[in-house]
Amino acid sequence: MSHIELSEQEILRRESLQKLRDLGIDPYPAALYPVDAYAHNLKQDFEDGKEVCLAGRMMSQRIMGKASFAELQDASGRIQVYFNRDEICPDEDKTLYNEVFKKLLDLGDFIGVKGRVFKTQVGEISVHVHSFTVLSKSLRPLPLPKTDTDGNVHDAFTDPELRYRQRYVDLVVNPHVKEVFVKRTKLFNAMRHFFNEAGYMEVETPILQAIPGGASARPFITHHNALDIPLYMRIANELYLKRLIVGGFDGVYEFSKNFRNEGMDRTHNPEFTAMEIYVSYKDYNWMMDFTERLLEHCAMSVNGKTEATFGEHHIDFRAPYKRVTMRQSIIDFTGFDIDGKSEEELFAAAKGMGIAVDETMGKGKLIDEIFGAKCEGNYIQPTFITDYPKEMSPLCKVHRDNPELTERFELMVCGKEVANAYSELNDPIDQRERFEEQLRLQEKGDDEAMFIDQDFLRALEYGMPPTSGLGIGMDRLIMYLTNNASIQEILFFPQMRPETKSVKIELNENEQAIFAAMQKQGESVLPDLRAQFAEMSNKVWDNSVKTLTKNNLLKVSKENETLYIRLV
RNA sequence: GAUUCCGUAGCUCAGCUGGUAGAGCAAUACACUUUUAAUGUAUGGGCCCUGGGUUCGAAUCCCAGCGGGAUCACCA
Repeated sequence: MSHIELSEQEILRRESLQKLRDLGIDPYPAALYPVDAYAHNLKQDFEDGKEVCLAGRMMSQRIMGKASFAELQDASGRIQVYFNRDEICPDEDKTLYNEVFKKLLDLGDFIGVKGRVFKTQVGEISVHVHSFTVLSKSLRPLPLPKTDTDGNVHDAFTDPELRYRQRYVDLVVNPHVKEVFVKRTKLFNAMRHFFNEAGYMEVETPILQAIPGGASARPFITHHNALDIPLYMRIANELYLKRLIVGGFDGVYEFSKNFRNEGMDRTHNPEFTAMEIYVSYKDYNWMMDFTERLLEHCAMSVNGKTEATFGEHHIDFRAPYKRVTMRQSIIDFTGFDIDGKSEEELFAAAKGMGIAVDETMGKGKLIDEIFGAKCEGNYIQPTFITDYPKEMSPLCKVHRDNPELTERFELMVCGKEVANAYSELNDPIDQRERFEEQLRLQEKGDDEAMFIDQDFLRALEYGMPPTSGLGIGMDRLIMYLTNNASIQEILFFPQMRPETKSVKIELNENEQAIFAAMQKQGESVLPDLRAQFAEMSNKVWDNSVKTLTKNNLLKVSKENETLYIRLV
């Protein structure tokens, strides 16, 4: 089972590993290697004759007898290194060059080199190697895309399944993949910087929650043994951040890994990252100003410009963004005015627009459906949609001018929501009623309605200052900023079905029993093993053992007239 | 969940209306002291995703399963 059949190339690499050891070379040395240079910098600032020490993976080898070129890839990029036999081996013994460098090193091995920077006749900046050190042997061949002189990539490592399952290989071999993740980190840093400059505090709140609040979604459930209670992986951190505002912090934010037990597709992963920030004494109008300045700043930090390309769309994150009320948006795209309409009227209108509706939908849900179907997709440039129906926003303050609406906005980019913000509801009595309304919706059949968090209500009863909160879908934002249509491209390790690599062999009861016994013993004399299964007939025994040996699980061998059986 | 496409060497891919598996790169061996998709010559490498079926014969046709992609639905 643990035995994996090795390919020819893997066997050869293991042999090279042993030969290195036989030559007294440790293929996995412990000592630090005194790197003082990086490929990118050496090429950027060429200094002829400079002595350098660098390390990385050997990604190509061009051997020409007594001289060779190789390419070294470190974290910053690639640089060519030049090996000369008589310089690597000044004495009679040419083993280090002829054997170690030419034969025992494979592509993908980590080596360190010390040498002098120079330019070849063809003008390639290279390092003339005086000495090299094996730093780590690679036992599996990497896929090796090659770029020709015209910049065309050949044999690119493109299979999405392999790329996501073995992201480490993807990163080694596809430099553009690395760039995406560098940008992702730049985005996080830019946001942190922006918030910290504004004087707000980064905090951490529970990921394991007794009540999964703050959003409507199906949670992952787990169990705490010592307390013997169910716990949920958080679907949002909103209610905890508000508790901190109650506690007297002025502004708090958190990059929150959230978990939702729902479908996966091009834009949804079961775990994803949201950023939430809450600032006291502000309202959603202030938050719109803050958000557009924030995103302009982030786009600049990530891409060096406010414009971004996403598929066929060209978007510009330069502030300010257009602001449209939801009512106006629906008028714009359908001609229908939702203002003052009854549930029946909205139902009929939605149905008339060809939207699938059912009786469980309340007013708010109907409006949301209309907006989702007819309006949302039209907002390519960043646009604030404001003033959502009350029913859809149970944590949001009622609109100061209209009791049917809330002070909420969503930021739409490329027809999708990127951010969501409120003037936060801080009236504890209203909040309790909203939660109870959610319960009624749940009973009516809306499986998205929220749980009631009594402790959160208690906190509000102590008093929360007027506060505005903002949530940003970080994954979606980075997709826009790096022009990736798939969330799997911007997560290091997107969720995949587990690999079921081991070939499943159906064993019957007897075969399983014998195999289990062998797994414990590892090796046995055949008659001894037979004796342990005395209840089996000879025929059953014989068939079982043959099945196991045929499937390469066990092996029988004869040594000095004794039959041994062992695990393969 | 539905539809659809795909699964062949380490990687990228050919393989026709069924007849015992092919290329390039990578690997191995030899040659080669400034090359760069290095070059030249030679060689090795395959559970053709898994399991069933049809057939004298299946990588190829049929069915089922597993894994992945795309689109749609659901879902923030």
